[in-house]
Formats: sequence, C-alpha cells, structure tokens
Amino acid sequence: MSEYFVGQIAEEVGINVETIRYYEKLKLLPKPKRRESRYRIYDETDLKRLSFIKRAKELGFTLKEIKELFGLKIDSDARCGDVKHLTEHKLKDVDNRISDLKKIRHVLVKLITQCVNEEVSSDECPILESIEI
Amino acid sequence: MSEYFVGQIAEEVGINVETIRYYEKLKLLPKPKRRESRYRIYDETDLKRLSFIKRAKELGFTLKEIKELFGLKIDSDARCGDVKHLTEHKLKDVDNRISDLKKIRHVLVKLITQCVNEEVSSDECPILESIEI
DNA sequence: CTTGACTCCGTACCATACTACGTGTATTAT
DNA sequence: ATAATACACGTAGTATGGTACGGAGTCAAG
Repeated sequence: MSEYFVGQIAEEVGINVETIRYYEKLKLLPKPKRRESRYRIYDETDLKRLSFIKRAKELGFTLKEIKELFGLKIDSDARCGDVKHLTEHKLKDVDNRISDLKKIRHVLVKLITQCVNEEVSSDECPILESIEI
Repeated sequence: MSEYFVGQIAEEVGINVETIRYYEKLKLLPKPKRRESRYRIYDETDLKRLSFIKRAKELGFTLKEIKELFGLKIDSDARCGDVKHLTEHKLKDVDNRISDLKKIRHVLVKLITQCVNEEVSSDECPILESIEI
C-alpha cells in the first residue's frame, strides 16, 4: 500500500496542500498518521476521499453536505433506520439533480442539432426553456 | 403578460431582492424596463431566467458558467460553428456530471437496500466507492 | 393626505472555501 | 555536509456570492 506526504497526494489529486490541511481542520479528512518528524502520512483511502470531495464539490455539494455523505454508513453507533431515512433524502436530492441536468442536456443537444441543420437564427435564449420550476 | 416589481418577482422565485440587483450588476439579467419612478419592471422571461440561475447554481454551475450558458444561442452575431463548438463542450461537461451523479446514486440505493436486508454493518465509508477518478 | 410598505442607490459587511505568508524544522539531492 | 526543497503551524488575506443598512423618493389604502 503506497504512502504519500501531503505534497505528493496534493499533486496526485490536483488540489492545494493548504486545502488538505483545511479539510482536515473541518474534519472532512481523518487525522492522518504522522512520522516522528510530524509529517502527515496519507494512503489510498485518503486519495479516494480527496477525489470524491473534489468531484462532489464540482457537482454542487457543499463541504457540509459532503461531510454528511461520508457519514452515511451503517456502523456500530448509527441505527439502520436513521441511516436509511437520511440516505433516502439524499437520494431524492440526487435524482432531482440528475433530472434537471438532463433537461439542460436536452436543450444543448437541440441547439447543436439546429446548428447542423442550419436552421433559422434566433435572438431568443434557448437555455431558458430547459428548466421550468 | 404579467409584470412584476422587484419584490414580487423575488418572492415568486424565492430569492432576495438584493440578489436580483446583484445579478443585474453582473449582467446575468438584462437591464429591466423602468417606471417613471425608476422602479424596475420584470416579466415572465425574467422569471424563467431567475429560476434557471437559481437551479443551475444548485447544480454546481458558477455564475460565470451560467452567463456562458445564456450566451449559447444562434443569433445574428454568433457564427453557428462557434456556438456548436462551445455547446458541445458544455454537453460533455453536463454528461460527465450526470454520469458521476449516477455513480453516487447507485451507492445510495445500495446503502438503502443493505438497511432493508439488515445486512452486516461496517465502519467503512461506502460513498468512497462511488467515484473513482 | 397621511402612513406604512416598497423601491432606489451606494457602500459596507458576511459566509464559504480556499490561498498565501512567515518562521522554524525535516528531508533530500549533490 | 550543505543547500534546495518540503512540511508544520498559526494567522491573515482573497474570491465568490451574496446580504444588510441607511437615507431619500414612490405607491396605495384608508
């Protein structure tokens, strides 16, 4: 199992060293093992965790929400019913996001097709039709 | 066609009045018509636009990206090829977002199923398995 | 025709999520 | 062995996206 210093894992994931320390402070990352020199030691699990944080952020989750996602597991302390309830809530949220992204996707595809067919130009903004609330 | 003052449209969409002025400053909203009193007048198109901004933000688009999405249209100034290129780029991005959200979705569903079946508990964090970069 | 709610604008402040800086210690390449 | 990097830590600064404030003008119900 490979080990990393903070700079190496930062490089690997493509985020800043300072950001990793920041996530640790927010408890998005567990306290890492240390060398005697106090240097932090990371492993593959930390790498996965950081990659997840990075992408989830891009997908519109806040750091607080990401922390909640990490908490979704059936462990000795969490009752199954609680986890299930929370998870179902998250699932509904994710489904809504996917649904709305598909609406945006549909309009983008339509726009590309219009270009190909060299249809009439328009000063209207087609993206506005994508999401009706 | 119904018209709104800023407070009414803000109420309708569920955002702050100040935020609307802020979006106007950033040119996410066109300059609205005014009464002689200088009061801003909005219509249904503005309402759609604001709803879109609100949701797109929740889906992880920055205000800058949202502005770009609004710009995706075939008008008298934009050459079709340019728009097509840009739009294809956005489409790829949206597809990736949908794909990764589906991975997260899959893990959430699995977690709920585990609960139902009262399977073994674990101290592992299952969400970590959802996105492999 | 007044009173309360709404709007105007500029400016200042706020929360989230970083990012940089400085000082000191550790590691590593030559 | 020594110089260039890298890391530790605390603190301060930045960017984005709002949110609040205050004084003046506007609207509209009684």
